[in-house]
Amino acid sequence: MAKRATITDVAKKAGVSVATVSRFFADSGYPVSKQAGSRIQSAARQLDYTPNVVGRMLKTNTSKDIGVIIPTIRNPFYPEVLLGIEKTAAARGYQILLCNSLRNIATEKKYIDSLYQKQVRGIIIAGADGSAAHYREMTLKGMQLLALDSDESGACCASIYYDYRKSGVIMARHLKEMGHINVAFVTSPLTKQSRKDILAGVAEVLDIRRENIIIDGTELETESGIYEYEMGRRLSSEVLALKARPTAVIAVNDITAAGVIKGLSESGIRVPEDMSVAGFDNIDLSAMISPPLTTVNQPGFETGALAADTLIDMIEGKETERINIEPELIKRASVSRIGGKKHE
Amino acid sequence: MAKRATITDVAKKAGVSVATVSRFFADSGYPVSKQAGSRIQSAARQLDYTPNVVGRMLKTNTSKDIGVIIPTIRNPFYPEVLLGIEKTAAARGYQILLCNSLRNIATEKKYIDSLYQKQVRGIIIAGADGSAAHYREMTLKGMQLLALDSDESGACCASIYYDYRKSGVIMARHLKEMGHINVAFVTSPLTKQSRKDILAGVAEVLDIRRENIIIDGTELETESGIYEYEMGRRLSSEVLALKARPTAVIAVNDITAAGVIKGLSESGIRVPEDMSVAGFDNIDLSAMISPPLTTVNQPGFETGALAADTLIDMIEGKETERINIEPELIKRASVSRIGGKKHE
DNA sequence: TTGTAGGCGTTATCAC
DNA sequence: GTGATAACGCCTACAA
Repeated sequence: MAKRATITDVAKKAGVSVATVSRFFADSGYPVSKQAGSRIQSAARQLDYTPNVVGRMLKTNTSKDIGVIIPTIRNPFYPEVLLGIEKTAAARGYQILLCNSLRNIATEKKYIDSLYQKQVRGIIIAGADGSAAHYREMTLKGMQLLALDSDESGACCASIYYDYRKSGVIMARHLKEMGHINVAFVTSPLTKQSRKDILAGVAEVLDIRRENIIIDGTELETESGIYEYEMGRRLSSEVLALKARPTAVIAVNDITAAGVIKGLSESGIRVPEDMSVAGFDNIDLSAMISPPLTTVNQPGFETGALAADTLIDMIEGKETERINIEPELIKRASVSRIGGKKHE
Repeated sequence: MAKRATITDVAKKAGVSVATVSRFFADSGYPVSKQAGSRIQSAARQLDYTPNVVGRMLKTNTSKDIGVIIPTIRNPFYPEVLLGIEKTAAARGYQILLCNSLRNIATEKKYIDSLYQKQVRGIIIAGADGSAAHYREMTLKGMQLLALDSDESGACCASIYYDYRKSGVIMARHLKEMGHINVAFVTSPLTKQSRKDILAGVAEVLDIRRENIIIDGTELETESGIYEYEMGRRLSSEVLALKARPTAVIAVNDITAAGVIKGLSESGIRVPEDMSVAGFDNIDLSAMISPPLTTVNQPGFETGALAADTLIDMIEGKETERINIEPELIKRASVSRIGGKKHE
């Protein structure tokens, strides 16, 4: 393997100065004569020259990478987000350094520091869970942090907040319309703002009794993607143990809902004939299980795209235009009408 | 935001030369006296100094990033692979630049070139689909390419090949043991070596009639993860249209198998009572559907980990130790015994 | 429109 | 053990 050609080699071969070559390859619009341009181009082609981004980075102190930190790509919501991020990032010339924190604060911190050393100018942190102090410190150092769906983040860095409360409202309204009054809510611990907000939204519309709110005791995001499914399956028995048996269950997300359906059917309860079940997220899985799950679409792709645009605006010092992402009800077969009224 | 402290600032404050500071922060084991060390440390702390990786990269011409190119993270097999890559990469001080090619050759090429400009020394390409010529060209330029599960790759770059043939054999043997003779095989187009190999393995054990091999007409990996599911669902009717109706269906992967199950049950065929269904991959979904899917575990995590280790060995010029990844049968409820013989 | 030259932050090669 | 100093590849005043 031959040594890589540098800007100097090209300049020599093309009979111009390095400055001219540099100007030619930077898109800065700096004038370079047609002649010089074409000679540079042919020289570059012959030498198989490509600009060395590292040299440029060192000089201009500007990186075209952005960091993306998520809990785990195993959570089927994040692939969507990531694809959205990547699409708009690519369109604006940026590339993604992916980091799975596994909800480990130390790991997250290490990643942030490492990105900082790499001169990365901005990071999207999804499901942020790190210390606000560290975020603030990095912001002070000039890093742009953008939190997706985080509780504390508001205090210490920019954030895109998806309106989970509204999602809850939408779902609850639908269940109410379908005749459900006595509804249970099944969730992992309310440690994330998103979960609290979904519940709050639901409770705005439906009168959820305290004992109908069933919260799991543990949370281990490191575990396999199947964890929340198993949780839902397990908690379904608590639903059935309720004195006044609910006619419907709202789970905090689709995976949990899938587990609830499984658990119920193992107990001989048919969904949706005997009990309705609904979730949130609209992941691919939701359409594949039986019965297909009624859910609220949290558009991961759009959220990711918006996040990337916002972050890059922040990095480049542009004004960010605020776009709203609207939750949308996806009606499928896991919720049935009860109470006879069929006015639709 | 104050300007970042540099090695010079630290040297000045600590009263030593930049060379000493550099030696202190490089882990090269170059001797630095205790005294100097502690003074450097305290100076660095006061100035909040962290080495600038870009400067180092420029000088040493060595990047600690590796590229990972996959078709799409939406395919639920890749999150596992990625997590495996990340774990061992992180352990060896490397970070991941993620690229989703969406099976677009132009996109893939663009990503490779961009990684090259960034001085990335190695790339893991999963589900490689690009042109062998381009791979070879990049290899010549000194890039380390490692293909995961690719057809042409062998010719032009290193590759880790997972033994799909063996997976096919294992599954076919299981079905045979369970009494299935007349088996159908449902697959997306045989454009990937992995698919061909699975079929070959199956055919080694089971006598699959030509008309029992049902191949989909189209392939669009850009589409949502639900695509292969819909395909399986659709193709299930072709299975049912077979003159000699098979007792079991082997699908090329779990998502397709899930679709087949759905399609069959929509046609009133119960799985596994009326017909057995099996797949490959053992993704999370497989345990969540009804009935849970019998499948072969293709350990994505381990594959990713191995790939990262191998690639980094290649980059660092070390000898790679070859580890075998063994497929493993996962028996669940979607395959039932037929023919009465119950000798187990 | 082009060229010269200094510097971005680091490491490596010498001397000492 | 330590210290000057010359690179690494590129950009950008400034001068022409």
